[in-house]
Amino acid sequence: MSPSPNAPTPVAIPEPTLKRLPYYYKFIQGQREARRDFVSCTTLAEALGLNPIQVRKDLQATGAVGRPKVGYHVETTLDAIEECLGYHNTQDIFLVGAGHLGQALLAYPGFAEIGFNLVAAFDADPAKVGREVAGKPILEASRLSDLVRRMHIQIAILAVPAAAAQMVTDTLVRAGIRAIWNFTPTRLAVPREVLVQDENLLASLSVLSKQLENSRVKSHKESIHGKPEEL
Amino acid sequence: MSPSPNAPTPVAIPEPTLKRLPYYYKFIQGQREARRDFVSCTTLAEALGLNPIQVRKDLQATGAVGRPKVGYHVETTLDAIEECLGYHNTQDIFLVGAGHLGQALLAYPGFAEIGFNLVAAFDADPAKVGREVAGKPILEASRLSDLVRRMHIQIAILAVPAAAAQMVTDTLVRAGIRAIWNFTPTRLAVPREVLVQDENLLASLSVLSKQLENSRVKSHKESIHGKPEEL
DNA sequence: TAGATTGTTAATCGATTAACAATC
DNA sequence: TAGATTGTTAATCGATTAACAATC
Repeated sequence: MSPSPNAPTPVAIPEPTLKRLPYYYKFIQGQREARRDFVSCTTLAEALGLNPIQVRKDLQATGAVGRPKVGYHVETTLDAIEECLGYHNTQDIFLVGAGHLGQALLAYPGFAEIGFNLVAAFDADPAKVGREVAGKPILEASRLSDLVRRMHIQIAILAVPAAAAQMVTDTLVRAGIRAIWNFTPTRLAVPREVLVQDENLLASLSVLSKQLENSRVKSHKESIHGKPEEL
Repeated sequence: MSPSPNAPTPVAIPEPTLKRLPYYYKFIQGQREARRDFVSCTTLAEALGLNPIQVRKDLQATGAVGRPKVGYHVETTLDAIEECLGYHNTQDIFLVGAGHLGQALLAYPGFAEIGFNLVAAFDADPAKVGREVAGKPILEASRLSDLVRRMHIQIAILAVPAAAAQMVTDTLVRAGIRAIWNFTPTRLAVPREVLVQDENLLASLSVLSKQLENSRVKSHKESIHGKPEEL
């Protein structure tokens, strides 16, 4: 499954697909526990509220191959998704900022399941430094740069106050970080080769609230004009 | 700005645009503090690492109008975004599940700034019930349904263990909830009229890690073939 | 064999980007 | 006036959906 040195560069999997794969994975795991050997894309689609064709395309992107009339083999498909999402290759990551959210992330047991080892947190607040959360130490912020370098940390979680976001980012970048999972509402300035994944919680909530408002207007209009509900 | 009863239904604003608006808002606020009266889409685009044309389109969607050669008026543009994202109309919301993540959300002061009033949390754990986090009470889960109904709560944050996600969702739906901000890794089954915004943290981290892997392969290939870096 | 299900190729849809006219 | 900047219309791009052939 992993490409040989001379294999053509695998086509990058679209982000929407990547975001759906964990749902397939979870559902197919359930099928395994239920001792089922095969699962069809129709079953998956129905359970997850998706289009069966989309499920097929998504699974195809992982390299999973189905058998007509039978469906996808549970074991090999789980393997394909694991391989695709890198659940196998364990990777050490750092957390910067041990506030409420940071500590919640520190305590979160889910990372290990998908191949991440959250090693330590860093914070500038002396009251927090030296404490542990879920067995993970909170270290002095000044040690961040050196440890990123020495431990070849590639991914950092950024959960500091907005005001400190860019400064901490600059430190991380100078220390050689490759990717930042950004929980601050700041758009970070980084060199091209550094990846940033924004997790702007307030923005997501705003989206939801706006969509709610839209649906209110729409259903109001529909109740006036008697427009039938579509699928 | 808000549509009159007979106005045509405003075109729904695309989700990608909605997610970018908070960044514009924050930056333009900064301009206001710097006593600037106008801001151009070029300035915005540069500061946020976006395409100027995209910024223009996004602002247009909020109803903001710019002046050629001058740019967008800071005050009225901020108003337009506030109006568009509903920062004005305050809304009560509930949190279900007061674990680490839930408590972090309870303590988060940002919701109020964008018009949300996180009133209370609910949890099934008697050890948590009765406590307060940041002045917000944690209430007995059995009271959830009744209070959603009585207080006409429209939006709930779901931060319960995955195993309880669907059950709690069913309760919320029966109580008349209109939208769920879902922090569990479960795809919730809900009636058509109920909105769900998924916040699947593990999925996001997987995406980041996968993109990192891709970029490694790519930059390796480039270093072999000497492909010049593009903008 | 017949029918269910996958895989592939084409059509659609929506968001982004480009080109250019309008205007302060 | 000239030039910078917006607004609009068209082109591109990528993801989703549809149609249909292949196959167990």
